[in-house]
Amino acid sequence: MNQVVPLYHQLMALYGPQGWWPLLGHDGCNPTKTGSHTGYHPGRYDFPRNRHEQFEIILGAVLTQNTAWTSVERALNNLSDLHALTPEGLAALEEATLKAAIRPAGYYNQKAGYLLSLCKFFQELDGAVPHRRTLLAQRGIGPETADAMLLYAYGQPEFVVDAYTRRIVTALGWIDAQVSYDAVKALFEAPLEAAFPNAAFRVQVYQEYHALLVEHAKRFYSRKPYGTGCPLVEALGG
DNA sequence: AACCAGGACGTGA
DNA sequence: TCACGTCATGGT
Repeated sequence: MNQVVPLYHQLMALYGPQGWWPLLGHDGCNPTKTGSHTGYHPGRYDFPRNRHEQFEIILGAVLTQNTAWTSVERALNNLSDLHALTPEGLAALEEATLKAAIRPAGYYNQKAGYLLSLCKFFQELDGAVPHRRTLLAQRGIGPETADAMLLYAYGQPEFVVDAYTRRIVTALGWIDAQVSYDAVKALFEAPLEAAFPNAAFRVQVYQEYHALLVEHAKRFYSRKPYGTGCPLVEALGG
């Protein structure tokens, strides 16, 4: 038994519920969350509430790859102005228009192609929950993006591992830096499955846990040397 | 002026 | 399998 569950409770005590995945401003969200943007909905787990919000999460998951969320919000707002937050609307855009809209999110040549192919993919799903392997077969969807889509757009119990997660557990001495994505994921999922056998509740825990790790990492793991001032290294470090 | 941001992909060994 | 270069804008 490792310290995965205690770390979750520590982070929750520090920061409280985060309310991921953020969506563009709409009723029911809380734009007042400290240090973040609009579209958070802390303490609520009924998102996405429709296919439109589901697709917005899928778009954001690709746009945020190695990109700050502030930049992603600009891109999403541009797409919203173009009525392109639906598969039909996005696919109808001229290529140059699409690239210009998502340009603030970086890698716009690559991501434009990814988003267009995702429109067709999402339409063919027709509301079905995709398998993880199916997502991984799509261009532009790697392990983290697949898990983010499954966890936040489809409510599936898939733990999301990102660069922040790696930095934190590395600083805590739980792994060394070269451990594979799937191994880090399993490190979290094994104890969480045991502690939270109810899958629906575990989804909420996974959603909060990843968001809490990001919130914590933004404070203590964004600049080298990573972990400077982190209160958890003393408390939980190996 | 570097470094970082809620990574993924193509390549070569 | 895996380390490495590439993709790109925007903030610190």
